[in-house]
Amino acid sequence: MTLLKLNKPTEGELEILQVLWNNNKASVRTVHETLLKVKDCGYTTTLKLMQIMFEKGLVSRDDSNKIHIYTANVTREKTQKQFLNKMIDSLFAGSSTNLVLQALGNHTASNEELEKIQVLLNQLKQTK
Amino acid sequence: MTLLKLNKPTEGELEILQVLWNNNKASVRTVHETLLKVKDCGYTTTLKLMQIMFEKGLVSRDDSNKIHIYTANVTREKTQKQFLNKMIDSLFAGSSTNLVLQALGNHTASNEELEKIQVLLNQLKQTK
DNA sequence: TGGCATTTACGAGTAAAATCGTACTTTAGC
DNA sequence: GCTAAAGTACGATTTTACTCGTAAATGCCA
Repeated sequence: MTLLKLNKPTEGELEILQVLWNNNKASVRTVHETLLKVKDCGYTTTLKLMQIMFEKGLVSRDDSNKIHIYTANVTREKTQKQFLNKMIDSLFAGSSTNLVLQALGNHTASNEELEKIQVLLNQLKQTK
Repeated sequence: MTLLKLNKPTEGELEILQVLWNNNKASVRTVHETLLKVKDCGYTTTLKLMQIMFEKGLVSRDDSNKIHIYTANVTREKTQKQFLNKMIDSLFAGSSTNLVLQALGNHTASNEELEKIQVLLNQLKQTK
């Protein structure tokens, strides 16, 4: 029986994870420069956050060189799932369909994207 | 030119908003009793939180009687939208389709629900 | 009208997240 | 090997969310 520690990343940690996911791995410098395009904070702030994430086990790092290289310990998909579940629960009365309808309704998707959704929808119908 | 203050409700505020949305309006007592089924905290905690929400403008209240009656100042739909946008932005690389696919894939929906989604999907295809 | 239940007001404490300053460490280039 | 530039470590502070205790206000009803 494994005790599952559900370490939901914070807002700030999510921003860092994004950079790591996109780049596969990255130094603090890289992460910081990337974040600067979006938000405004000092280098040591980013560093500290990443160190905390390391302590939490959210990321790993190779510290065999002067410049430590970080990688995410959680996948984007798993994190998406985690946040989706939370959101469905707390805002959509537990109904994923509600969320899908709302998301579909509010954002315009291209024909190509709509087709992707159609394909998945067909699959789901099949398995019923 | 209106300055739009984007007051994203916190976790705790969301729980309270849910009760207000479901009941249309409610006293602190009602909200608190309802929350007790889910979480455990003192009455004055709920009260304080609702007072803070009032200061933020998240809720209105009728204080003409001893028992103040609160109502939400934001709609469930608008709040859903707000959180969806945030999430799409920070976790789904800006693609609502990604979110829809992930949400569809992870949660089983009934035939009836799938049909609702199909109907909306057809509408969206039409308007292309 | 006086007492008591319930409610509101408010200050203060706690915990977590985020920020930053400063000191120490490493390494590349001279 | 020295030094400067760039990196890491770490403590301290600020901010935000949440929590609660206590006091003041309200209104019911005996």
